[in-house]
Amino acid sequence: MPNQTYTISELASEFGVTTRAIRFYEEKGLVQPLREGQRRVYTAADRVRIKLILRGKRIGMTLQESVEVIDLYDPQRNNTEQLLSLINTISGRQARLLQQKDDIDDMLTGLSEVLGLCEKALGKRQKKISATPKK
Amino acid sequence: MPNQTYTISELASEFGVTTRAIRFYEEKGLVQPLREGQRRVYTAADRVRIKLILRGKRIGMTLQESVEVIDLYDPQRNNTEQLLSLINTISGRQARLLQQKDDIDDMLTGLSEVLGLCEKALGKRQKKISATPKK
DNA sequence: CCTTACGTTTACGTTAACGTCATTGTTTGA
DNA sequence: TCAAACAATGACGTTAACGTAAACGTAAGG
Repeated sequence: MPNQTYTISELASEFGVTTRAIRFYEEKGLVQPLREGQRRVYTAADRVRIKLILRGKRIGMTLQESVEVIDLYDPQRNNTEQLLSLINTISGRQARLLQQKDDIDDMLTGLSEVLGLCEKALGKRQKKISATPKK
Repeated sequence: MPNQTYTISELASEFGVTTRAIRFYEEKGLVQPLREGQRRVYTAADRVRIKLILRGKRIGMTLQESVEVIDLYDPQRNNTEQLLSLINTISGRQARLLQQKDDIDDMLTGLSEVLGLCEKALGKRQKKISATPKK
């Protein structure tokens, strides 16, 4: 059954956000759920959009930026000029993402080093105690 | 000469931020430059802190989070409990960073696919024109 | 029938991270 | 010497992304 739908609180709890946040996304035009009377009804496509928006958030993108990236996926482009512009947009975005990966790798390296020092310090202490206390 | 210092505008232009932003970081206690009379004088260490703060920003961290991560580097921990707590903090942060890397990789994959489609579409057009316009 | 749970709209509040003046030094090169 | 450039302080303004509260509708179950 590919026609599954979701209530707002289902999506909220699935993604660990509040219903307020999801309604806010609608206010900003990021999603347009159907209605069943007053109630909002979210399709699988809506759910994916929200998921992508939250993915963007995790890496520090604004809601608008997330939408821009999402919109890159649908092929509303025709002429050459638009295609070239799209390619530029994508290339720029890719460059930023690669920079972010570098930043993350640097930070991970640093944290690993600190972690190593911690364990070394703990190791010495373990030796002094000379036995691991059970439970 | 390892004792180089910097003015606020030097750092601002080096990092592509405003002097206001750097003063704001000071307001928030993120850096504490020396003074030469009224003028702020930044040491190499200050410069590094700012650099790390901006690195954090690029991957979506708040200023406070960046400071927390930076503070993980200096070894102000002594007893076992603190070390264990520090290890937990670091592990949690590492997990988040790895999640971010996954998010970025997913997005990069998607963008590459779109890029492929673009070039394919352009390729067809090139064939119609049957020649690449020079310059 | 009444409570409980879930949903809606409206509207004001909040936090982070600066932007944007306005005003007032200080220094320096023509 | 004096305008131009750089710096400092103070204060109010702004934007994003929701939080929070009030007031109301509706549907199910005991």
